[in-house]
Order: sequence, then structure tokens, then C-alpha cells
Amino acid sequence: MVSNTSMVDKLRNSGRRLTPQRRIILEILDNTNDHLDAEEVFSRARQKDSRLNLATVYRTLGVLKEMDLVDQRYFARDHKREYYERVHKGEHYHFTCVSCGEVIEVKTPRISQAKKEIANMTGVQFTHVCLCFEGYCADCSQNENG
Amino acid sequence: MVSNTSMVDKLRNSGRRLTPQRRIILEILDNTNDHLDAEEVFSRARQKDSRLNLATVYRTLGVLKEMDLVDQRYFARDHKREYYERVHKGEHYHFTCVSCGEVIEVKTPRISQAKKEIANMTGVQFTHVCLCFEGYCADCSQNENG
DNA sequence: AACCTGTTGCGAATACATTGCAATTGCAGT
DNA sequence: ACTGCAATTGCAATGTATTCGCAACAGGTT
Repeated sequence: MVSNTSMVDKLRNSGRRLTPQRRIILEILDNTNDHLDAEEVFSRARQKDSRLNLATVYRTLGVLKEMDLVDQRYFARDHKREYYERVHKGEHYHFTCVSCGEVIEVKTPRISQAKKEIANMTGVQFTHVCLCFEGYCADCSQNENG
Repeated sequence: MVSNTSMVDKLRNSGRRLTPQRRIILEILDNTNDHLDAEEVFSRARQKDSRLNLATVYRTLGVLKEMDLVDQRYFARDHKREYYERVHKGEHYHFTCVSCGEVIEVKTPRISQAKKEIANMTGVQFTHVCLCFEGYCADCSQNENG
């Protein structure tokens, strides 16, 4: 639901507008568990408004990212393509199977642990961590490596 | 030194050739501690062979990556550009300061710890991890955040 | 020295994302 | 409800990093 007030308020409070296009894109991201790239968001959004433009999708994803409503992620080793997801799930990372392409969400406390330790030792201050795991999923592991 | 036998053998044993161009590129990567992108490798290589082509740089970096002689990394949040480094230093990751752009190498055992734990719990098999940290370095932290 | 196949240089092509600009529209103030 | 203005949109053009096709070239094995 994009009637979600906090989200709408967040938009307005930053001097932005809630356009039908943004409503559609937010709704798509809100109601899926898939990991979508801009092209996929675009094609889904088009089904609701056939006039909606790809550039608008990119721009909207940009503002949502700025407002910390969506996270931008990379999956495979090849970071050409960006993926987007709502930021309400807890801290998690992604594992991509290089064989079948499946993306698995993984949780681990080790990363924030590492951040704390590094911050303490070096005095740096983290704003963002980008992490992606790659390898063979359990199924493909068995099939390919005996 | 690219007379480094193991490297040359590795090339030959995989049915590849040691061309002057490859020799130059290997030498550049071998003799620097900087983090170089393709363009930078190219411009340094050109000083040794003014005919050398950017496509050759990309292709060479590609084979070196395949042969695990170089690592390909991403630094800032914007992952458009790939950076390359020789793989003889131990496991380490990079922290990029969003303010001054400095890249700091960091070490932590937490990542391989996380990998082991995740592998045990899920049965996946890792081939590669891509991680980059972002934030304010110690200096910029002080200057901007009191 | 000759052959075969991997490699190079070159330009064109790709892929994903961003930008400029005129037309449109949300929405604050009346 | 009406108006004004700045934010936003659609569209086409542009940008940026990387890859590809192909003919010419050149390692290195015989």
C-alpha cells in the first residue's frame, strides 16, 4: 500500500511531489519480494501506465534511494546492472549462484561486527556497505562437484 | 619483474601466449600499489608502447582475471568502474572515503568467518566475495561531524 | 622457415544509465 | 475552485565503461 503515510510525508517534507508515476513505482517495490532492476520495474510500471518512461523510472529510483526508502544492490560479480529493494527487511546480503542464477538472501552478524571493529581501530565512519557473495548454491554444488 | 616464471608458465600452460603487450600490462600491475582502472593501465601502458590499444588492455585484464593473477574490484558506491590489482596480498577489502576519495585497505577475519558459517548452514559453496565499504575517513569524519 | 592458432588494432557496437529541454502538473497560497 | 511556480515528466539525445567483429599480425611448436 502506498497510502503508507510515512512514505508520502517523507516525500512531501523534502519538497518533492507525489506523482502518479511515483505512486506506481513505490507500489511495485512495496508489493514484491523479487529483486528488480530498473528495466523490470519499468515493464511492470508500464502495465499500470503505458505512457510511463524509463527515464522516469531511473529518476524515481534515484530519489527513493536518496530518501532511504529503497536500497540499491548489486548481485553478480559483474556489477553492470543495479537492483532495487525496499528497505524494511533487516540487514541482509545476497548470494548469487553462478550456475543457475538463483539469488539467496543471507543473514550474518559478522559484517556489522567487522564494521564496528574497523571503526574502532581506524576512526572511520561507515555510511554504506556493498557486499555480494557468489558461488554455487547447494543444488548446483552437488550436481557439478560430486 | 615479469620474468616471474610462474606467471609466464601459467600463461603458456593454459595455451596462451606471452605477447609484449601482456608483458607490459603485467609489469605495470606488478610494480604498483595503486588501484588502477583500465583507463589508467592503458595510459601507463601507452608510455611503453604507443600503439597499444584500449581493447587489448581490457582483453588482457580479462585473461589475467580468469587466471587469478589479478583481482577485479569495485570501490565507491557507484560501481561503474572496475579496478584491478595483483592477487598476492592477503585477503583484504577496501574502504572509500565519500568525502576525499581516499581508498584505505582494511583487513578483517569476519568475512571468511561469515562465509564458513553460511556455507555450513546452507550448503552453498563460495567462489567469490565482492565487498566494499564506504563512509568518512578519520580525517573527514572529524572535519565534517565535530 | 613455415604453419597454425592465439592475439592485436581498429572501429563499430552494446548495455545501462543520465541529461537537456519544452510541456505538464502537483500543490501551496489565496 | 483558481493561480502561479517550481518540481516532474516524456522524449530523444548523450554519456561512459566495456565488448565485439574482423582482417592483419605474430608467438611458439614442428
